[in-house]
Amino acid sequence: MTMEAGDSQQDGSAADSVAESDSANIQSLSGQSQISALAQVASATNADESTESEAVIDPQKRGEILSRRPSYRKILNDLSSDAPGVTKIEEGKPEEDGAPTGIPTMAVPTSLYQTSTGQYIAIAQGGTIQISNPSSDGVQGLQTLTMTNSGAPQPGATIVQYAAQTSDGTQQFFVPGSQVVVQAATGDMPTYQIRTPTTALPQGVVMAASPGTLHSPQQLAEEATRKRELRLMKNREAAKECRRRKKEYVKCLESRVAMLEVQNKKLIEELETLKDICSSKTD
DNA sequence: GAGATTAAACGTCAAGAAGC
DNA sequence: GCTTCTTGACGTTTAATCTC
Repeated sequence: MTMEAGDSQQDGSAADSVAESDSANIQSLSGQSQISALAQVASATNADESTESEAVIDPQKRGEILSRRPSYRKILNDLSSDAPGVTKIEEGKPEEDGAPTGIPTMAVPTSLYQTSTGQYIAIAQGGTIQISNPSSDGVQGLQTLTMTNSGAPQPGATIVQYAAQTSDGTQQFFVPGSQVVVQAATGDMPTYQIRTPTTALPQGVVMAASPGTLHSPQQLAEEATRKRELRLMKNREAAKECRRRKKEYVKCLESRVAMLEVQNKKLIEELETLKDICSSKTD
């Protein structure tokens, strides 16, 4: 993907026009152009940095223009160092305090397994088990269980043994340490418990070996699928986070626009006052 | 009320940036 | 050089609003 020249780099005259417009006009702009317009205001003090966006023939210059701009976080943090009024985008900061908590402590899973019902079980370092339900929203469907009594990790023993359904209507996921994660089958909200299995593996058990021990084509395919699902899950969360940052970025730019407009108004008034004083003196 | 329109949010892909 | 992160682009879904 290459970003269009007009998206990332605008000329100074455009910044002028934005500065003259009111915030309603800015809000009427759509999507990327809105951000671009706001970004022009944000960089209005450095308006000389991009004055040629049209008819760029020099390949090197064109390449520079087409290159991706820094991330929202970086832009805003740079901005915040210049302008005290601009708030920084913090790492992993939720949009607001009351915002959905999203994924609680979304640790990078070391092993990801899929059950026959489509759920994903991610075992992260430290014994955290995350169970996500793809049928619902990725955030809401993700649950975390922490094994408090799993003891010392067993080297190379990351094996999940999955029983499709037990006689008492629950699902069991067998995890290292001779324990099982039991999912209750009733109710809208599934509940999970860590239990010590009372019986041997029930019939219909599917065993998923840990990565690194896969050899057969089928296992390789499963591993590829697993990796893909993990990548998609990560990217899903990354996209959400990116959108959150983008919204925050736009908000900050909008407040900066408002601030600069007030400042501009004051300066114009001041100029008019000085003009009046000068003209009255000359008369 | 039914269909059209619009905006927002989402998931995915792809490509560049950044980190190692 | 490889992996991971970041983000624009695109298509889809959903809810709200408008028009008839």
